[in-house]
Amino acid sequence: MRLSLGGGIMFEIVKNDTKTRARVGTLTVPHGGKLLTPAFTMVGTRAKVISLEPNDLVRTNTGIVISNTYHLWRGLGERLPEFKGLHTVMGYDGVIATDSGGFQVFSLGFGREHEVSKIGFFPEEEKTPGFLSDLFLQIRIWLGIKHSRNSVRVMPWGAYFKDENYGDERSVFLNATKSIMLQEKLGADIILAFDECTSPRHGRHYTKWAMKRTHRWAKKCLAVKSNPNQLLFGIVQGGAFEDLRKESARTIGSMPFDGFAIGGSLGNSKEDMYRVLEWSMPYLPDEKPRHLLGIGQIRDIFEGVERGIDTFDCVIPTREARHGAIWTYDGRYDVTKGANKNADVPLAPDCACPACASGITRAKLHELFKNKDREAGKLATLHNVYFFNDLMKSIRQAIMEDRFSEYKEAALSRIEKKK
RNA sequence: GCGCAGGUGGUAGAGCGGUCAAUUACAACAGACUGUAAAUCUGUCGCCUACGGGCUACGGAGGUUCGAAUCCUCCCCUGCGCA
Repeated sequence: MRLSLGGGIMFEIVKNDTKTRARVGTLTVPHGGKLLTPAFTMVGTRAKVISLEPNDLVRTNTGIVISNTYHLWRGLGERLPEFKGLHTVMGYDGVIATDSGGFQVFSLGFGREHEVSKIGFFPEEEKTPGFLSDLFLQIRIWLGIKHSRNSVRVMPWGAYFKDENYGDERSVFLNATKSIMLQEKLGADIILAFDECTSPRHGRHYTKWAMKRTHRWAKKCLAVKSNPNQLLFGIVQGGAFEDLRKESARTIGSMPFDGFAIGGSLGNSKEDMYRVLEWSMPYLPDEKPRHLLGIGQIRDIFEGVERGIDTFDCVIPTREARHGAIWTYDGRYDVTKGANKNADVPLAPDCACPACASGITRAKLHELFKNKDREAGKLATLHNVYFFNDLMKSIRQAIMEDRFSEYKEAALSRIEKKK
């Protein structure tokens, strides 16, 4: 199955797994980058994957990176008009995506204020907020009550950000039109619709209102988008509520987007998350690429692929690397722990990543972390990024050989095995 | 030998009569991290505990006091200065 999306962009499904919805595809973009999917997108929020240089992306087999419209826009400020485009600025020929800033509507607003993530895990006894609670929340936001130092006011027509991190006391405004204009200026291959992310702390009513906004904004994004060399992905919302998710997937899935992403609250557990995928995926056209936003952990990747997801993005490989967590096919370990002080062994057995290839040992990396040497974060990032890319490669290979389910079980039992 | 300054929990270093098992930092240990506000954050960190509390602790030994890491005496040790 081959789908031309215009402007030299093409998505082709090379192989469908016979037992699951997993598939291997290729995404071709004008820059000559050909991305094999399922793929993991490394997060390079400010046009840079933290700790890595452009060459490192190639060395770690990174095929796709996602930057962030909100942070680039705020960070560039007056310098935005001179911005040369992400491929030039990053010195990277792979596929580049930009998030719309929609996530920051949540992460810098409600998420920050309530210290919650898009995935829940709050105690069962804390009930899902009811109608009145949602209504008060919405009114509070609209009136700007508790609109303190860092906050976001989501209005029907867009969002006002007050963000002292950029040394600006004034509110700045971002909406669908502006996000698309910015993303066209930034010049990524894949751009995302402007949306509002919610969390498990939002009740069904607020989630529905946010979803409706997202749908209106999605339509606006499609109407405003003009660059044929960029793919525009629509984002499904609806939280972890079955009817809302289905409604959102149906609505967004029927719009003429080039691809789709699943965003927003994924519930209160992994089971919730996988259910959300099952509710959504049937409405998202098989012939188009499908992305799962902000996920994930190793198991989530397998479960996502199994349900037909083509691309993922997550900060786990890079952030956890900087925090000392090393990923391997035998699971994760913390290299800063004392147990690694004298471990003169590679970070992972038979690893071909640039860090391991340079001969770094656990003991040496441990020491670098203890000395707060910046090289530590870089080496760990090189390793983790390579590992995640390698894992995706293994997954693709398994699908090609029609043994995805077997591979999933074998790999997960090893990776999640308690040591 | 004389003079001065000191000896506090793994380390550094607060405290200078009660609210001190002792601020804080580092180390150690455990945990978290899911469209990056994050090379970050959280917890434990004398011993025992039925988590109410109990016990032993601020160089050593005495003493003053209702009460001492905090005041006094002697001893031991360290650093600096003078011999």
